[in-house]
Amino acid sequence: MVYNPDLDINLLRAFVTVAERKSFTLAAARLNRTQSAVSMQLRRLEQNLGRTLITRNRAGAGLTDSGRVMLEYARQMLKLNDQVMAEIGDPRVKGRVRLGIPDDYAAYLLPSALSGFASLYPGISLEVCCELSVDLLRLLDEGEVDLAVTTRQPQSPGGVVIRREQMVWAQAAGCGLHHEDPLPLALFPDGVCVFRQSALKALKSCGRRWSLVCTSRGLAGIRAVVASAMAVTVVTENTVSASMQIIKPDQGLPDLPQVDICLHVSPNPANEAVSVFADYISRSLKNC
Amino acid sequence: MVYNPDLDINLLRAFVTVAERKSFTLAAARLNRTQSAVSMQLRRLEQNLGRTLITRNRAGAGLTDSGRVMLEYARQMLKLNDQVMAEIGDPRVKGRVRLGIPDDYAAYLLPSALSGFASLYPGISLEVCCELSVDLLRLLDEGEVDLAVTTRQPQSPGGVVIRREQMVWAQAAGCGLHHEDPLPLALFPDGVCVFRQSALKALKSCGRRWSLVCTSRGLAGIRAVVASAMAVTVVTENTVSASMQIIKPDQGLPDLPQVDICLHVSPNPANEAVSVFADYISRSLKNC
DNA sequence: TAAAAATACTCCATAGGTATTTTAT
DNA sequence: ATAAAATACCTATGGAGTATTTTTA
Repeated sequence: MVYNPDLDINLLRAFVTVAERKSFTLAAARLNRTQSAVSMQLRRLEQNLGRTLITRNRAGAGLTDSGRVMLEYARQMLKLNDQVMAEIGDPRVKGRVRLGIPDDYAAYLLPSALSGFASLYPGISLEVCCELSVDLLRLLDEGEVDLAVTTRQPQSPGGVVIRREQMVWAQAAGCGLHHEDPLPLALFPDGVCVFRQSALKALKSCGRRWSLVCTSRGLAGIRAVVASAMAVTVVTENTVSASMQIIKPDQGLPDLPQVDICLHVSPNPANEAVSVFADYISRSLKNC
Repeated sequence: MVYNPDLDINLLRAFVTVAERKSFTLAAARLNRTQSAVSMQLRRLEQNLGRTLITRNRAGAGLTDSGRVMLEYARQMLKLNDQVMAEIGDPRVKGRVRLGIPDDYAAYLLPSALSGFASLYPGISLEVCCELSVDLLRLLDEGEVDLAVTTRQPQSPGGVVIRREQMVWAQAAGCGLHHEDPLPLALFPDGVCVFRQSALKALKSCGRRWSLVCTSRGLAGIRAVVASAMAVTVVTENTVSASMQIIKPDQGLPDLPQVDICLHVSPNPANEAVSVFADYISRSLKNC
């Protein structure tokens, strides 16, 4: 590698992120890169400096003496970079993006998926619309949203799978509702909801009786009822909140399938921002 | 081009250099790049920002409003970059380079050729040894210097031509020595000096008589004698100093050939620094 | 042994050089 | 007309992703 007296701001950003998160893998998620790419970026930075900056060990990535010095400088340089970009940089991509996403996904996917997006694309304003998957597809059709994140709907095969998750049974921590008969359920309302469908199908296949204690169009309602130890529900692993716990497969409830999470993009996007966002979120959701 | 929120320090350096020199071509020489490369670098920077930074017109490169803002930030960022590289950057290439070069070339070539070299390669220390070309080749042979910049010596065909210059007659400003007969000359000493050889050969071919007023192994001696209006001399165009002026071809003196300036590199270089320097100086001398 | 980082390998984007054209005075 | 900057074209470098291996608590 040829010696280069000029640091690469992009590598400095990777370095700072790794230093802050103390992990290459977490940094990669934040940077919307693969772990491999971040590993190579740090190697490039270190090789060009001729110094090790990061100590690698299982406990987490730490800083060497040179690393601590570099961290200070890197932060200053990034600050200047970001200031001047904000001051005179013309956001190349401008526009509004209306994202439709079920509120259960929104709750756990959006924070990490969108971290960094706003500063990367200051010219894009984002509007989020939370509805059930089946309604979102209609809204997309009607041009009310530009993109929709949905569960795979058997009757609407469009979209690309950007993530696959395991459905699980869950209830309030420390209660034994899964033994009750009929099984008390809190589910999303009737219609085409894969969680509801999968849950009822699984119970039927093993002859288990059930009763619907609560239906809610929003996750908050379900959570409230589950937290009150009134019912069991079906969600993805990641939707399980602190007030719930997963009912393990060996506890007598039938196995549940995986659920495909799809991204649907409007066939006639309003502007470039839509495709930029689509690209960003699909990479982002693949990682974490 | 994909929008990139991270500036490129290398492009900022090009921008600052262009802004300071008010010329792409001069900046290119300073940066050891071609004019074309600098032009493209500035375009990349501007395209990524979405703003014009430099106003192009014949009078020179000026700054736009955005350019003035950017110049401030860029200087700060370069300063941080260079500070941290000096503080923790390990100079990849280390060592001593002994350069042999005739003192007339040293006087006008080294300042521009080496500007920027020291900061680019802080680990390389440079020693300059000024001798006549013919002696330098001997020193190179004996391992006393690592590189030699020489005029092409007919009997020593080694080295690569890195520059070709026109020899000219010169005398003190405002005097008419070129009409004198015999022509009074100040030249480098006898032996294998292409200036001396070329001058005498040219005079012989047109039957012009001459007398040797001064010989000096150093340019300073020649200059002193020429400045005193005692003699005419033969140098390259660029060696003509303020106290001298070129005697134009139409003023009766015979035409002189061009002179090839060669770079000889030791066949067994002491370290990597030698080849790095060789590469640097040959690019550098090609431009200006 | 399991999670994290490094590596092998491939593909594609792009930066720089040479040669040429365009532009502005 | 001329000097400077921009452009066309080509090549080589190298960065990112995927898949795999190595490392180390």
